[in-house]
Amino acid sequence: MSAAGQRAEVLIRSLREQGQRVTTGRRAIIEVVAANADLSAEEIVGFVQRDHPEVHSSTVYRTLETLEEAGLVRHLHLGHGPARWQLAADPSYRLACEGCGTVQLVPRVRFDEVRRQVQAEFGFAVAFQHFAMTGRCSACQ
Amino acid sequence: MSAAGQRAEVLIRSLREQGQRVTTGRRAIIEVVAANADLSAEEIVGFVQRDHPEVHSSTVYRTLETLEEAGLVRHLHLGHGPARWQLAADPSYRLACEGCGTVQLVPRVRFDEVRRQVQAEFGFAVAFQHFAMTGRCSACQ
DNA sequence: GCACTAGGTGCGAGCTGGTCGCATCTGGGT
DNA sequence: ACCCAGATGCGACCAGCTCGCACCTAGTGC
Repeated sequence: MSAAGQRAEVLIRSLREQGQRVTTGRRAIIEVVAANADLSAEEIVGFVQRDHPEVHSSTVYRTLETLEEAGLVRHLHLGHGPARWQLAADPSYRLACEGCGTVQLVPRVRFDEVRRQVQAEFGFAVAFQHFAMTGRCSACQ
Repeated sequence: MSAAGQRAEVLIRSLREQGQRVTTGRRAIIEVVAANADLSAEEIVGFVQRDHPEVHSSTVYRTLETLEEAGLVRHLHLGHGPARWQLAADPSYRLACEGCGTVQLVPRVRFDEVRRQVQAEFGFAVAFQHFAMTGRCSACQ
């Protein structure tokens, strides 16, 4: 089984262990998110409906919300436009260029020191996850 | 004249110098933004219509866009919900708590070193202005 | 297996936060 | 005072969700 498939199985098991039902739609949505980072809800609908055309977009929105409450996925904003969905275990932050729209992944651990300093100075546990860090990439500066 | 009034006059002059017309509505919108940081467009509509009930909300949206293109104001996102508007000259970043919604202002200069490091390591000029930095305040941790 | 039922789903209406087309009006140059 | 490009009021429209409701089904108990 692919790495994405294995990640999906872990999430499905965790969902069931939390007392949630595992339906065809939920399984398909989890597989799509596990295999493709930073898709929008509508893009997820598109992928899911290839194999399961009966799954409605409102189900996808509701399932993503359920999975987020279960701590399995997370949404973030890369800029204007729809939210993007990723696995909660995703180990990267996003640098999103406001010029060309490209998104650069950087290891979260690289910002541990910054987070420590902000905590010490302002008493604030900054997360950098819900919103991408925006700015200009080297090509657009 | 108040400090906010003086800031408003500077912006109005700058707008005219850029070849833009200064109308009653634009003047009122600038005065509201200069006097109140981080209002939503609808809140600005409310303030403006107290004195000028004929000013339409679409005018406020269009004027804010014009002022942003002119480099005089900027919108940012503190979380979900509507964008918030501030003067482009605002010298603070926002730490927005995802627990209680409170927003802590911190001097931009405090992040100069982080920005320098991100530039050196990833070639990315990070701005921290379009999106607030989200996380948990000391009370919510 | 089979029935039962709480929880999940399809469907479509509705909502928030804007964006846009168009006829009318007006700031500011002459 | 006149003129007209650019600004405005108004309402229709749009993206990106959110929700109410009737129907359906996963998973439990037998």
